Amino acid sequence: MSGWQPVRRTRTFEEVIAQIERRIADDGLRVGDRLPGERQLAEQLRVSRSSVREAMRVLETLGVVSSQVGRGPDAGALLISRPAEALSDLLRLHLGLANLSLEEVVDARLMIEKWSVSHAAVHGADLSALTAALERMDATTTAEEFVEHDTAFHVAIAEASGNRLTTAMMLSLRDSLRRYAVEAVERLGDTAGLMADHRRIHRAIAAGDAAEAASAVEDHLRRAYPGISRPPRAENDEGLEGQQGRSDRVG
Amino acid sequence: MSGWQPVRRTRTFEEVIAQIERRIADDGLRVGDRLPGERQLAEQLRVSRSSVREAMRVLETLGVVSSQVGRGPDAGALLISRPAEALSDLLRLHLGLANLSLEEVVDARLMIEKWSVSHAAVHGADLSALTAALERMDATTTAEEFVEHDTAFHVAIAEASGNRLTTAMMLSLRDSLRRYAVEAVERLGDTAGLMADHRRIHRAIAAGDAAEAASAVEDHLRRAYPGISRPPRAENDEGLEGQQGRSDRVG
DNA sequence: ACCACAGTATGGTCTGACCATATTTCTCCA
DNA sequence: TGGAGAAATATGGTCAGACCATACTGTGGT
Repeated sequence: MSGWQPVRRTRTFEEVIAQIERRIADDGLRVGDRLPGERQLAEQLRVSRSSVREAMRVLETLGVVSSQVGRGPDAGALLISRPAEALSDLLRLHLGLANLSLEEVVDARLMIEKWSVSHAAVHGADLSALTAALERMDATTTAEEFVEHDTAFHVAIAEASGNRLTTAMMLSLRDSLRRYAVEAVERLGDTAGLMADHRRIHRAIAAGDAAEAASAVEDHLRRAYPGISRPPRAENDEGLEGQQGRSDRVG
Repeated sequence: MSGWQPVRRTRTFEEVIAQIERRIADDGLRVGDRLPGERQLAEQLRVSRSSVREAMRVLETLGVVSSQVGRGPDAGALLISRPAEALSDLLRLHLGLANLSLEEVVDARLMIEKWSVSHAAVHGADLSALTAALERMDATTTAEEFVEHDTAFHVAIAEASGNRLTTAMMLSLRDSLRRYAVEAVERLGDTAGLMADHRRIHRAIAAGDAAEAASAVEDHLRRAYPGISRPPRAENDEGLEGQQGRSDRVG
């Protein structure tokens, strides 16, 4: 009943994207491969160069294509994979539109960070990047500098989890929160507490203690953003299991 | 030292985006507000309409603008906020480029789902959407249909967490995994196990038992994607804390 | 009051041109 | 013969101007 679909107007550049995507799948294109030039692509697809260019802008925005001018083997459209930059742009714009709150972003960061730190602790990751970032943080004087190496520390944790997607999310979240991170450091006045948290996190990962690492991260975030994160644990475990059954009616 | 920076060539459409972004911040533009028409914007910024259009394609890709043709109050560029669609495109393309593995995506989904379900359990969320999705799943016959309502169930959990960012992530992850979800259902042959998991999740949320809900979700995902998810818990808690100290040297 | 039709502003597309850049190829001189 | 400089060329970046389909707006006639 009522199988009406809104008429889907497909614009030319969307068709171009679809065909490029199909080529990626069918021809097994990989990062590092190249796409035909804009003029050649326009001629082959029988569309204008403008439409091809709009398609390229979209693919570039999504972090899968990079364009180089000039001539030679290095010129033209190159297939890349930089999801983090695209995610950063996305978060920054939606934060600016006030359609995502700082609390939501910080909560998401806490989620990813706890997950990363747990995995890093279990996987026995390489901690040299963490140690290096800690040393650099000790040597900083301004809040901006501190935040820079602080970001490196937390991103290194994400990388230690071995998951490129969550790492990209972590990178972009940090990028979006950079402003607030600097403010947080300036508000705290001194970084002793934050550094103590960092060493506790580092210690827990080295010890392979996932639970302690997660707990340390949570305390750390709560210190940096007081009043933002809500504790997700249940205080009451009295089971009032009510309406779970009765799934026999059909809508 | 060596403070050489690669020359940053800024293209016209990037400048257009920057100015639009600045206007959003300065003028406090919100979702629902409108941007000037392409021609007017081009004239005001002293650039060609093509450059304005490329900027609009980028903003559209990032889910912050929607363009309507025609005339009247509903025509032109409208400020929106649809991060989920942008995230879906992003994940789909990077999965296609094989620069993100299925394992990474499934792991990320497990992370978000456990987080969502824990929060939903604690917040005492509205469970009517979950119940409705369960009933509809019971009435399905094909794997595609089942996955559709299964997605609704899991997205409803994400919405119950009250975080729009993690909900957007959940939506886009599900969207990217739709193909594999259908395959998983067909591989299992029957949906009894999955439905039992669903009811267990529903029950745990209703009871406010975050730990049980998280555990149920993990078992559920492991059933659907066997061999993908790695358990993040540490089997051994013997503290072999070795190299955590010695952070006195500066690089 | 209502309806049909012309007017008009919108985004979508195309064409063709020119520019800046970077490589490749050619040419000419030492 | 070798090499340096000049010319050719292919790339993306930008622009101007045109035309189309669409969808509202206003106007005039019934």
